[in-house]
Amino acid sequence: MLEPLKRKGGDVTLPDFYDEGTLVGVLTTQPLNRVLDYRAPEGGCHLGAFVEVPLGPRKVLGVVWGTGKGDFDATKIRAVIRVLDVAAMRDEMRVFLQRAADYTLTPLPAMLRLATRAPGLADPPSMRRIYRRGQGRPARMTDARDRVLTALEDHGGLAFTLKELAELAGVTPSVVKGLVPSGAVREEDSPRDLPFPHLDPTRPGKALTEDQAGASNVLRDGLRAGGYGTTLLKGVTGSGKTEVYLEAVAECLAQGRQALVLLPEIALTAEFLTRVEARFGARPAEWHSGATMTERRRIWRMVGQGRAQLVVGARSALFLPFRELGLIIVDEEHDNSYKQEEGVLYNARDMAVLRAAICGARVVLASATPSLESWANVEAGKYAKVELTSRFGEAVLPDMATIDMRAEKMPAASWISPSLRDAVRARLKLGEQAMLFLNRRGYAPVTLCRACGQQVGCDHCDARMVEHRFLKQLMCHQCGETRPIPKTCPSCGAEDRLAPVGPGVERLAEEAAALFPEARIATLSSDLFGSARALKTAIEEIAAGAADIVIGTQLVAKGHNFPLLTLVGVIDADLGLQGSDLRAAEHTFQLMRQVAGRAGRAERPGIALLQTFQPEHPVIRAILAGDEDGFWRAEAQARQSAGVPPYGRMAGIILSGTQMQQVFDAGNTLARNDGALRSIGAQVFGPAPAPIARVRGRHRVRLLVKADRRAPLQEALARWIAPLRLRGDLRLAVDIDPQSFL
DNA sequence: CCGGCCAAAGTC
DNA sequence: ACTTTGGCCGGT
Repeated sequence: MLEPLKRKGGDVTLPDFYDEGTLVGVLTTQPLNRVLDYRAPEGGCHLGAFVEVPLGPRKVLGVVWGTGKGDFDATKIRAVIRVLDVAAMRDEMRVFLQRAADYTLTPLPAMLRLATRAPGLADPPSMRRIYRRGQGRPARMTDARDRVLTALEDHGGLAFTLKELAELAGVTPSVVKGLVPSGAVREEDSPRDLPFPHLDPTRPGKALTEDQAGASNVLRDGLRAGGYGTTLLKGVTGSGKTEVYLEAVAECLAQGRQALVLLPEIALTAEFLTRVEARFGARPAEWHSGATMTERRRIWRMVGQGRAQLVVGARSALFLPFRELGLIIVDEEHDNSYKQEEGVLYNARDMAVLRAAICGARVVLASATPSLESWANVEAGKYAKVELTSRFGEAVLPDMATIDMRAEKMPAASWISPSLRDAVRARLKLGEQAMLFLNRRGYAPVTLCRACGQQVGCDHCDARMVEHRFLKQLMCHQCGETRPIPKTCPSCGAEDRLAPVGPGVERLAEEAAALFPEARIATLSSDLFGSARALKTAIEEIAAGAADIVIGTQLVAKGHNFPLLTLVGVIDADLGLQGSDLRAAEHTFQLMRQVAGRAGRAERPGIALLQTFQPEHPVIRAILAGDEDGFWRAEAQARQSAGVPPYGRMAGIILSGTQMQQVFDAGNTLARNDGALRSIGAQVFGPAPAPIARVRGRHRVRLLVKADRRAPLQEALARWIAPLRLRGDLRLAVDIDPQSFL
């Protein structure tokens, strides 16, 4: 356990300092689950300093975590090698990592690794050579030399690297170098990691509607009041949530504090960044998996120095070393991708609230379709709520209707019903766009052998291979394994008897092309685009009218604005309704509402048509009726009586290994020795094959633990799993608040 | 009785 | 994580 914070609020006092030779405790990123004692280096070190320490024969990265315990053989204690030239970790970050580790039952070093995910932290801040226009002219002028000087003058005063400038002027680097002796071009050294351009919160924002202004004032008041607080910002698609929370960002920046906007998908940042630039006059720091190593290091360092005011990023941006974090926005807070499902298992939405509570920041959870957890927290009075009701401008929510598939005459291997077909035709005639939504990538989800009836499965996972005709291969959506589409059945060897079964977006596109030969069809699926940039370009072209029919998977459901779109056809509204997953109904509800929200965002009204075999299903009815509170209340009651999240707590234990028997044996051992769990009144279910029973050749078994909301679950879990000896390649992962609990 | 290989232990 | 140590098998 960590000592309570000694320094709260804004008073700037120097952190604790350790003189040379005194004992310090250092937490390394190595998986040793404890803090090791070292002697402070020459010149001493501060609490929280990033250091390099010797560990066995190696040098490793660590953080000065506190005073040394002194319980280790004094003769074996070694000295810190050096203090790294980066801002020391703040108290609140240490507390955050510790609390997050305790909550998720993750070893602290793994948590520290999340917080140091930038390359070259140990390197000194490096310099690079840059070139700018100097005084004078070279004695001998050539055409190439002239191009260099012209390029520099055209970009008035700006400096470039050698490569940039050579490319800009269309010359070889030696031409640039040749201009240096005469002084016509100046050669300088400048720090490689440049601060981010200043964002100006005083620039006027977009004109807000009365509704938006009211909501943004509530958020601004919260920031002015200071201290921690979480607000759910709820607003239907198109109601202008982004404009509203950007006002909160403006208030935060005006206070001289930093802000973080978390987004679920990379694809979203592109459009979003343009809006930020319009509001604040410059682009924010952009943290995502596609960022280059250089960019990551720059962001990490600049955030730590307070020279990046705003970071827009994916969930891992939560672990950046902010100096003065005042606001965290979690956009589309209900989104599943906030849950990290590999390595350290955490939910970025929940961790955002934790981090904010520790450093006294505000949180805004934005969504058109909040998660049941957030809804319940509002009901319980833990979160405030601001609601945007009217949609921006003239647009209205789309009409929604079901197409009862039991009454439709469907030709074999087709998925667009006659009713939907006619609706699409009517839109095409008016020159408007239609979207067909199907949450399945690839061509066909199942490849079946007509001779033996076997489905083609993945060799390493318990999953089916999905045909991707565009890529000309079969792909496992679990492990990413691909193989060419076989001619003969892998099970019985029959030739040319393999048949695709069921639709994916690619097959849907094929059907649409046959039904609407005159229409321009665009398919938006993540695997058809090489990069987020290519996808963004495609989305922009479509929004400008480059396609008549848009076919897409779930990524089109997120945040993009298509002004010409007036019809959304949901091919299979039942996907996600079946199964016993308690969250399926919630997910379906959120997804359908989001997709429906695509239609009619501009001045034209839209309609959403849901193809379903069960139009009486409560979820489908709630979507149609727009009776959201009714849906939530019914769902909340069902969960309350079942004692499941958010009214009870759950944890998953996932055991994995190459030997199935060994994995099950370990699971059974755990299940049998459940004294620690029973002592807090928790129950254990399983072991059972995990939802994904085999991944990358490893068998996975899951146990589920259900406990009362107030029970000390983590502490009991820790006591429960501690005696288990993991032999061989057996692994154990604890998943607190699992996303699915089938 | 020694080397090879895998599992276990230690890293301050 | 990664490296060193230790135990147990086989051939010598």
